[in-house]
Amino acid sequence: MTLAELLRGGVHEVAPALVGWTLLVDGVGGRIVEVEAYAQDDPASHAFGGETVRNATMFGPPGHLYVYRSYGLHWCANVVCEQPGRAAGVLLRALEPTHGVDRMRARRGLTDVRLLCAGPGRLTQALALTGADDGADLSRPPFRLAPPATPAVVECTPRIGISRAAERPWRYVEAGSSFSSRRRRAA
DNA sequence: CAGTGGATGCTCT
DNA sequence: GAGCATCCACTGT
Repeated sequence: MTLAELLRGGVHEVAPALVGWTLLVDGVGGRIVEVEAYAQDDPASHAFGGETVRNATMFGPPGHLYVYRSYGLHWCANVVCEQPGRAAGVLLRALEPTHGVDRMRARRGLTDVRLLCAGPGRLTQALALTGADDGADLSRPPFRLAPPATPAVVECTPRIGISRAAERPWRYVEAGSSFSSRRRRAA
């Protein structure tokens, strides 16, 4: 499957299908193990109230990066999706580090690989993504999005850290991954 | 391990 | 002026 083929679907198809893909920025990154879908007519989405200066990228072409500042300190990155007539996106929440691990360690000031990209703010710090990357085209360098050899096994859970529409099960996690933002609960 | 609170800046009402 | 699509350090078990 190519990136263009992936992006042909709506956000609820793209989000689970994106799990298992490898995301690299300047040769640094890893396997996507956790994402969340933010849909049209979704009270939790930045695009819910219509287009503004901040969310303009979500109303642009699919396959671009929507980056915004979170809680004044962190950056969060989304893949813009095509929803019929409306803006939608997939929040990148966690990667399993595979490429440039030492560069990510240096950027994060950490040695534990499981914590390098385990959360949306951590992921952007490890990949050095900032507001300067808002609107960037993911199909062009320095970005690279490559599909997995075989599709990932994906679990579906409620989204994290939101107060509106929190019950919608639009968080997609690779089953059994130890690199997601929340450790698997003890059995 | 679980729970709490502070840092910090920008957007929208 | 409120409210965040968060993270980390710190507390008490």
